[in-house]
Amino acid sequence: MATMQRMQVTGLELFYTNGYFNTSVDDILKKLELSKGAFYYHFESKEDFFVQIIQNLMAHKVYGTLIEPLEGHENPLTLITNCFNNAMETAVHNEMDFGCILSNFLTEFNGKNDVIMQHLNEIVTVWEVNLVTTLQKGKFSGYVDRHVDCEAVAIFLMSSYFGVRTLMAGSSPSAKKYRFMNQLRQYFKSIESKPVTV
Amino acid sequence: MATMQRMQVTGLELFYTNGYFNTSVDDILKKLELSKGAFYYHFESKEDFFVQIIQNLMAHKVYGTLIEPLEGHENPLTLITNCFNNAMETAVHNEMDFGCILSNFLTEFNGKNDVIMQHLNEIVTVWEVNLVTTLQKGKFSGYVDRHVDCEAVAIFLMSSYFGVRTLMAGSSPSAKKYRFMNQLRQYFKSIESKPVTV
DNA sequence: ACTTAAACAGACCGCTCGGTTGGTAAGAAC
DNA sequence: GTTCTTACCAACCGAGCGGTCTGTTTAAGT
Repeated sequence: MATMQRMQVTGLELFYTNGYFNTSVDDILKKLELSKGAFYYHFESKEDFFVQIIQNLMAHKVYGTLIEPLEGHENPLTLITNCFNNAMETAVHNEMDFGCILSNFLTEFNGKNDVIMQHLNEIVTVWEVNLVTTLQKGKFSGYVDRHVDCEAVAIFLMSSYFGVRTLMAGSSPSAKKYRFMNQLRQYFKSIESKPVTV
Repeated sequence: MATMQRMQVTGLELFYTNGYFNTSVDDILKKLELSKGAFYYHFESKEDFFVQIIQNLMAHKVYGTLIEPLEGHENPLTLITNCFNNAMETAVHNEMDFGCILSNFLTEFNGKNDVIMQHLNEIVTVWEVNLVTTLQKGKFSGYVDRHVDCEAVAIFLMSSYFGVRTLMAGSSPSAKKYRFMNQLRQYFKSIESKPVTV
């Protein structure tokens, strides 16, 4: 039980930093000081191993970082702003950050492994649905303009977040974070509820 | 000469669809019906091969798709809108599209190969500089609001484009393109030059 | 006619990969 | 006390990897 957990945590760590195809099962086992036998006792294959990592670790991580912070009755645009800000702040301070886990693996597996892609896309969909719901609540409570296309906003938000995490992995992440957040606020101003009269 | 070119074209094609680490030199040679001897006659190593692909093919592709369309004296926000629209339209119609070439490889090589990352980042920088310049010209010609931070807008645009290309590689790309473009226009409305008086 | 070098072909090498197999120490079941 | 299961070890396998090396063909130079 504890061994299985350790394998998954270390596995995600190495897959994330080195890539799935560039990380061998032996690499993971070497770091854990375990043998091949231990690995194939707990998991059917490398692919099965990764699918379980997606379901157990990645899903929780995405939920805790990007979905759960959206709960609450405040202005959803504020919630999303704070959520993105926090998510990016941990990325800035983390030396070993190579972009967004989800978007990295989406890129790596696209067109290469349909099974894994399906599991990854499931997480994306959950995020999308929660964003849309949050934005629609914002319409009812009068924070978001009624004419706004919530699904379009969600796509735009997910896109920009995925993209900035890719860019931030390069040089001067904190500067990029700062500029990105400013423009995000600018964008939000354009979709927030307008005063009734001018 | 012709062989070198063919190798690079086919190489980029396979690297793009299968990933660099997941594509062997033999895979490329098999498709071209060439031998190992031919490859290592023209290139020093697999890495050298890819660096040349970046400089010869990818740089041109990015330039033609994302930079050259920005030239002209029209409204830069219109130019960028059309540029993104065209770039994404070819992606929609291309069955074999797996996101933005540049952002895919940025993700794949991040933290894994500094030499290649440097060459990729060079292209990103060129794009960024051209976006900033275009936006600043827009300020002078009165299309873009004077208070806008052009570098921040450039980061935001690059982020959102990279991200949406990642998302589009998943399901229903044309729907996502449509929604993204609408929100991009919405965002542009918020940074365009405001009328002098209300 | 002879030399030279460009442009390949293809066998080969050391290494690593995902995965398999046979074995074993420790504890629970009966 | 023996039997069975759990949780693991370590040797091993065939395939594939990047890269090397030794030809062989062909066309141009002299």
